[in-house]
Amino acid sequence: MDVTHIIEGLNDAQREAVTAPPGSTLILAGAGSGKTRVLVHRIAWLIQVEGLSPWSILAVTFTNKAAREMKHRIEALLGQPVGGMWVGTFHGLAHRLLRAHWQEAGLPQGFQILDSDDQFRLVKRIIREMNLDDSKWPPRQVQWFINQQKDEGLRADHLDHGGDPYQRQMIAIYREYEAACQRAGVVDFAELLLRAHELWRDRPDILQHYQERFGAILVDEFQDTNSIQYAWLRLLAGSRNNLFVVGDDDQSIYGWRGARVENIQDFQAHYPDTRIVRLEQNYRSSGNILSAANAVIANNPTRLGKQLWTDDGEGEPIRVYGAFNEVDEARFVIDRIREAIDHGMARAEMAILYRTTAQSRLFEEALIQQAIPYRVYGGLKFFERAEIKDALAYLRLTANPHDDPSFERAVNQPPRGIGAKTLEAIRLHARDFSCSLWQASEDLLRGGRMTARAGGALRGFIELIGEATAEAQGLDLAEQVEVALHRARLREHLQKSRDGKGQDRIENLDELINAARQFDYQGEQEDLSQLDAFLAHAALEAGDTQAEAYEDSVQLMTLHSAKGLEFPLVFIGGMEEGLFPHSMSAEDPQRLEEERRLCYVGMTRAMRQLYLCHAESRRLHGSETYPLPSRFLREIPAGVVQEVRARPQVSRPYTPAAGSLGAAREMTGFELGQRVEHPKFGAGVVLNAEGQGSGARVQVNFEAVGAKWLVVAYANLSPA
DNA sequence: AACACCGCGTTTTTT
DNA sequence: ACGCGGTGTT
Repeated sequence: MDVTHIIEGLNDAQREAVTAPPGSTLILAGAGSGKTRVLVHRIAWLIQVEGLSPWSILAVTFTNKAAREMKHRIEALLGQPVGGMWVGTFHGLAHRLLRAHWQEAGLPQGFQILDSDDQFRLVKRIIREMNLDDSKWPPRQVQWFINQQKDEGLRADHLDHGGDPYQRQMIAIYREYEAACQRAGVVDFAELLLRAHELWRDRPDILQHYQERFGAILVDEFQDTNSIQYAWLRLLAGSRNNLFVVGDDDQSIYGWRGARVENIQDFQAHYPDTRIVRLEQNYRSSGNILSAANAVIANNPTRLGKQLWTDDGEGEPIRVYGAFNEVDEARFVIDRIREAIDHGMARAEMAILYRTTAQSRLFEEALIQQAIPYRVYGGLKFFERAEIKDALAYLRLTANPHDDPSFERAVNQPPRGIGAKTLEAIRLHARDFSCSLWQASEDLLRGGRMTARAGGALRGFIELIGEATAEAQGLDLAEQVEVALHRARLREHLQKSRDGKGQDRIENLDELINAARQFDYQGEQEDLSQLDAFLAHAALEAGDTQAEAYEDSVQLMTLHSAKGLEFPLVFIGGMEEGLFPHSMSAEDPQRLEEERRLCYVGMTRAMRQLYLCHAESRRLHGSETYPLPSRFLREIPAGVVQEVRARPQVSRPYTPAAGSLGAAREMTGFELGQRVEHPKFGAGVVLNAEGQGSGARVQVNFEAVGAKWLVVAYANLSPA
């Protein structure tokens, strides 16, 4: 077999990774070092050289996008479909496993998946049903608690409150939540992973089957795995030492949602014979960008250690702009974008990155003003839209009427006169008899103790679902969706709404039918009905943020969303203390390290040109703030930076730009932007000046105590 | 069942 | 500041 196509064009490290002998392998893949390439070529190597069957390969990623890309590239390289290979997200693969073994996993055959929003609503309902004050037990926090426990592999029964009343209550809610999910036959995202893990843990026969089947296990973005995901992988690998994991500890930016960098840091301790390969040659960025990124990340003490390098030249210096305020920052960025467009650059080659979503607004306004097309990443996905979720709730009820979250959602949407009192009675009955809301409704109707009006309305709903279920028999998927929409009268309801969005929403419903029509039931899961497969798809792969037609547009996104992407021209806004690193992370060294990794991720997105911006003043939550430039700016070597100013002026890259009022010095003896020292308040930066002679005052932003106005004559300020 | 008002929080996001 | 969610009013 000619295998040159598998290894040709790879550098030494990449080739070492791709052709590594069987056994635990850890690939430390720096940003832009070709990690997906290595994964894809490794799979081809396993099949075409090691002789593994595609059927015995499992490759897991975090996002559907990454899974899709990997599949495509494997198919392109092999020249054949991936066939029996398991390529997917942790959740997707866990789901597949649970569908195949629903009985052994203790689930009903038609179990449904709760997305975060469904989960939130259910948690809220349970808190209320437990007669707890939801201001004292905020559903968000409870939801977070539950997911955190599940991510650690812990069920309510495993938890010990240790006498702490707060813990005790949290655990009690968790327990109720588990019971409610079980009754309704629904699982949340974390539950998919937890159940899949328990299935293997408790059923050695099933585990053994999969251990024998999967000769090779490949993991992408390993630094993002949480405890349960890693435990799941370890079970599957057993003693076969067949984990091939790829990751970058320097790009671990999801610790706040349970990811454990320790998994990659301790991998070698778990698998002592692990072969480690470092991919340090970067094919993306210019030398200056890499020098800057390397220097910043070097400030993190707990790293496995890596140093990116490139064959490429130094390229352009990194440009730092100190804006007067956030409006000036946006103006500056959009001016640069305009210039680049005028020089013939495509808009899609430019990205504006920021720490918090709220920052996008100013950039958007400036882009709109200049009539430059742009696209903001993130936000609601197609299957997360309210009208789509309403429609899906009806479909889910036809698949499984005991799905309580869907019952709650659909029962009065559109309004059909089932009031709060009726619902209260249903919930109470369901609680007393530990049954579903559907069952409770039937019981109450049969009991005949409801008022004619309430009973009629409720009966109407029950019959509606029953009829939709009956009518859908034997129809194809798109027709089933159409039936549900029609019976529920969702379109008519939206038609009546007069908030201007009714028409859009109706179009979305049409799009849903379209999605059902085009839904490609991959035949992977023979035992899954078309409808169940579609519903699972809707939950696990909620679709793109915007289904809009492709247009060459400037890309706006948070630093988090930017991971894995690259752009010739990158702007990072808001490089300020308090914002980036965010004040929420500043005190804790671990979280600060993660902020720094986020900075590293952001910088390494840039291929040719990187602009870093900070503002001397910024409106935040309604009031004016005077943030210091981010410490990350200070960590960049001066040699690769060029400061950009409105009016050229000599200054350190990281000092706030002077307001260009030479007058300040004459008035007060201090320059705007000058670093000063105060005997009591410590170090700070001059922001503003007014008055003259003995009345002269300066505003100084002190690192320790914030901005203060001081009378120069008394303040005893000295230049620092 | 639609609308007004009030109070609160306010980092990051995928599945 | 601003938006959202929750409560109370018509």
